[in-house]
Order: sequence, then C-alpha cells, then structure tokens
Amino acid sequence: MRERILETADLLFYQRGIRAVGVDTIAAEIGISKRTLYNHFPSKDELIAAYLAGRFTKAPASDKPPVEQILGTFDRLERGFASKGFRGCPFVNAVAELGPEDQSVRKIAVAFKESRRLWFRDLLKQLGVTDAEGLSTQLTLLVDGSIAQDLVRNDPSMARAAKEAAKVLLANAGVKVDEQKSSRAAPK
Amino acid sequence: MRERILETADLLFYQRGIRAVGVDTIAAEIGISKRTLYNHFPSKDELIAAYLAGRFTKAPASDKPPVEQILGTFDRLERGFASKGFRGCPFVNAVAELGPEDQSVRKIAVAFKESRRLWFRDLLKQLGVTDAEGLSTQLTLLVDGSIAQDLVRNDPSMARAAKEAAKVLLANAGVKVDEQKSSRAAPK
DNA sequence: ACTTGATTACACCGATCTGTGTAATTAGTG
DNA sequence: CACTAATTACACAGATCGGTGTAATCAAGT
Repeated sequence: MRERILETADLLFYQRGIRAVGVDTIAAEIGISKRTLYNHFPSKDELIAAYLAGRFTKAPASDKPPVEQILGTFDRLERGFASKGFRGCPFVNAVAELGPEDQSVRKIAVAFKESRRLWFRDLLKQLGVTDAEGLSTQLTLLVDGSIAQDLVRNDPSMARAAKEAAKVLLANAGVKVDEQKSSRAAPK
Repeated sequence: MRERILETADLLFYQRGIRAVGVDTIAAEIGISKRTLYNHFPSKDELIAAYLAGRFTKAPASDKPPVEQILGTFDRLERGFASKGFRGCPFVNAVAELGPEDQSVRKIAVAFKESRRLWFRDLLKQLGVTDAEGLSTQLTLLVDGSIAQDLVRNDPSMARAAKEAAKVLLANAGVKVDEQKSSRAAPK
C-alpha cells in the first residue's frame, strides 16, 4: 500500500509539479481514501521527502571501460529525454518550486548532484586524469545543462551536443576517446 | 503604478516562486488594494506573462572582441551567482513549476534560450568558427548547467568551472583564447 | 468649483488546500 | 466465532487561493 501511494505520488509530483498536486488528487488517482494516505504518511512534506528519496538512484556499477561509462551517461540521457514522461531533474525542479529555504529539499538535491559528480570523478581518476575534480564538475555542468535545455526545448539532441562537448573535454585532459561503434563499423 | 506592481511581482515571483506568491501578497507588499492590482492586470496569468516578458533581456551590444564577450558571459554569471537574490533561471523555473503544458510560458522560455544561443552563434561566426551552430549550443549547456548547479549548491564557482570548459571548447574550435588580464599584468 | 478617473476599503464568492475526527466496514488470524 | 488492524465514507475545520462587486474617497485638470 505504502508502495502504491509512493509510486503514484512520484508520478504525479514529477509530471505536474509538487505544489500542483494535492493529496486528494493522489488518493483519488489510486482509488483510496485520503485517510488511508495519511495513515501511511503523516504529512505531505513527508511524502515529498519520500518522493525525492526514491528518486535518489545510485549509479549502477559497471565493468565497462570508464570512458564508455562516462559517455554512456549522455546516451542514457538522450533516451530519457526522448521518453514520453521526461520533465527535467526532479531535484532541480523541487528546489525551483519549493525554494532554497526548504533546507531538507536542498540537502537531498545537493547530495544527489554531488554523488553524480563523485561518480564521474572516480572514473576520471581511473583514467589517470590529473584534474579529476575540476573535469568531473564540468561534466556535471553538461549533464544539468542538457537537462535544463531539454526541459524547455523538448529537444533530446541536447544530450548529443553535451556528449560531443564531453568528448572534447576528455580528449583535452589526455583521455583517448574512440567512438568504437563507428570505428568498428568502418575500419577501412 | 503598473511599474511598481510589475517590479514587486518580479521580485516575489522570482524569489519565492510563482505558485507560492498570491496576488494578495503582492498587493500587500506594495501597500495597495487588490482591486488596484486587478485594474492594471486582468488576471494573475497576465501578470505572470508580463513578469517573464520583463525578464527577457536582450544581450547588450558591445564593441569588445567576440572572445571577451563570450567569456565575459561567465564572469557576469559568477557575479550574478554571488549576488544575494540569485535563484536560478526564471524561465527554467517557470517551466518547472508551471509545467511544459503551459504553452505561453514554454514559448517565451524557448525564445529566451534560443536568443542567447544565437548571440553566441553570431559571435562564433565572427571568429570564423566552422561549426558555430553546434558550439553555440554547447556553450548554452555550460551556461544553463552552471545556473542549475548553483541553484542547488549555492556555489558561484560553478561559473568559473563553466568558463574553463568554454575555453577548452573554444580552443578546440581553433579560437585563440588569451587570458588578457593575467598576461597583461605579468608579461615578463 | 466641477468633473473625471484612479484608488481605496471591504465584503464576498466558489474553489481548493492540508489535515482531522469519527464511526462503520472490511479482511485476515487465532 | 472473536479479536485485531486496516481501510472506508464523510463531514468538517481553518486557511488560502484567484477574482468580483460596490460605494466611498482622493487627486488632478480645466
């Protein structure tokens, strides 16, 4: 039950915005009474917190080469953009509409952004990049930039543009970037 | 009067969010009656539209070298981030909290993003950059990425990170990027 | 002094919001 | 069957929302 409530709240919060969705709407969507919802979550704020916590997905461990993992991020982004339900980064959206004064929201948003940066950073260290800290930050800028741009433009190709920029930044840091798909398809 | 209303609405909408601020709040902040506000704006939607229209600032014409204009963008961003009232991109925030279904909001947001991209693109063309279209898009990713990151992290240095990445992308496109301030201070 | 238009106070509307209280109903378990 | 726990329907509270109606007041211009 708690699960049902949470996944419905997730869908509606993300799709229409947190402030735009009332608890009545969520309960009605599931077909339960409002009382039941409040039996599982003492307040809407707690439901919001649970929603954001549920969005905090760890980056999947992978045995692929670091470069592929990094660049693959942008491929996944592009698929995400092209999918029907995409509506930007839930954390950025939450901070935008709830305000930075809401410390609990801001905290989890910062934690999420930082976790992704650290994921980039560790991969870059594996590649022997000197300034892994700086470059990982720059990569997150490309990620969040493409998300914001796609949110307003609805143009999934923003992910490809970000990927191209990422390749340049990686190459500039001394990382060998091979587009293995095309080079393997046409090695001449 | 209309001006007073608009600038107060701008301040409150931007600072606390559009949905979070009621017309009563705006009127009370100025010290006028709600009736007066509705004499100047027929609905809150029109006030929102006027607010966003007022945020649509054209990039200032400048006679400085194109490279300085491009990189100067990130310096201005950093100053903006460090200023007290900064709360992210008003257009992205509006789309985030009002939803992409609100076509009038989305339209002006797209127009703003595109105008900035075209400003970059024309400067890049002046520099003889071959793929001015692609590179200008990438630069906007860095801009919006740093804005989003600063919004959640409250870290103005994101603008510097974006600037460093922009330098790499420019250099990769064959643009000479000199840090004139430091080189002029210590030419040795 | 007279007129015109803007602004005022203030009550009010219907809708919606988060959250609660309560008593009946349902379902599972021993 | 009996006990328990969850869920139900439903009314309701108090606040806030966008928006309107009205009559009084105020200021400026001729």
